[in-house]
Amino acid sequence: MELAAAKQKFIEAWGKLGSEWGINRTMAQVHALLLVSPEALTTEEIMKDLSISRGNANMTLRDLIGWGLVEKQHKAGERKEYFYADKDTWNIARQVAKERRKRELDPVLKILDELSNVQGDAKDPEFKTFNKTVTDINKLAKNVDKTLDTMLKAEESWFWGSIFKMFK
Amino acid sequence: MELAAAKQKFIEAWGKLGSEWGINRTMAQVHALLLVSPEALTTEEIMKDLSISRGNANMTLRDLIGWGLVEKQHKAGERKEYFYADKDTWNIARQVAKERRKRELDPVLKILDELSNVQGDAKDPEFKTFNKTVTDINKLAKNVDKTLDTMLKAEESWFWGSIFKMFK
DNA sequence: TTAAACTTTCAGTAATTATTGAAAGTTTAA
DNA sequence: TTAAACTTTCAATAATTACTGAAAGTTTAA
Repeated sequence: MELAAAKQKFIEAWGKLGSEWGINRTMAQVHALLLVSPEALTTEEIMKDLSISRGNANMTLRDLIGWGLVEKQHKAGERKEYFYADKDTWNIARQVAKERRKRELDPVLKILDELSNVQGDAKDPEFKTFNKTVTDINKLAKNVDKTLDTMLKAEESWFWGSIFKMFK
Repeated sequence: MELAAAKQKFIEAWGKLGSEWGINRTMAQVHALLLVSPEALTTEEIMKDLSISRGNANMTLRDLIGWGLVEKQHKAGERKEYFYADKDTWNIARQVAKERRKRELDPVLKILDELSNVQGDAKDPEFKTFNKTVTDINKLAKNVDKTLDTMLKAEESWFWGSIFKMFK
């Protein structure tokens, strides 16, 4: 397989994976394209490479910047903006975990806390099941939250430090 | 808040979370409904509670069974099928991890392996970046895969056993 | 057998989500 | 200032995904 075809395949695979995880396909593809580009690219180049419109490219790039996965660069003496993706896989994973935690896990935790405190008749099976399920899920979610927090902050901790080395 | 309203809220929250993770909203809601039901429910009851059609209910239930989250039950002397959800949060998490690994991670791993082996000019920055990115992602993905495998199989391992206790 | 009780399928439609492209907005340099 | 070079916005439209409901299929019991 030659490089161009391999790139193509990588972009497709990344796009598919993204869309299976609730990230829009184009966003994942733009990210993939930038990940395999040694140099920062312009909006024009991205539009051309992926055959997408200017509007789409612009919005997608802003989203990627919002996720902390891509940054704008400026070249001396040029008006154009260039876009560059961080290539450190561990940073990427961290950044995604961080954002999803903030955007999705935290709001759910708030609701679960509220629901864990609903009072009811301890004899009623309906109530007992509700209460147990919500409390259990809340507990699990809180632990995931705490763990993510530790992971995201404290690469210096001896414990997580050694876990990380296993993954890098 | 009273029980009925609390249930409603839980179903909504679970549905929203599901849809953010690429699981369809109705499927997550049916699951939520079953999670807070002490008894197994019939298709009729689910249709009524969530105001969905028979076709939708049927397909969704089959999907949930396919994910290993729900099981069919039969009551003596009755023709109707009843549906019951496993309420152990750890089992739920395990089951979801297991299925997503099989359905999404494994196919991507296969492609990444292939792409890691693409040969090229070691002097070409295009090739170097492609190769490094793909190799790094492949490494990370493989480690995630291995870790999941261990977690899923070996709750008996002293190491994961102790990690699990933190979460339960 | 037959028919009642139930489950499954799927073509058509509705709802949601993503994309385009052209117009409006902004910045820079002369 | 002006206008060229560039970025952003957003209403219209396309593409995708989910849902309905009625018809077809299946199982059971008499």
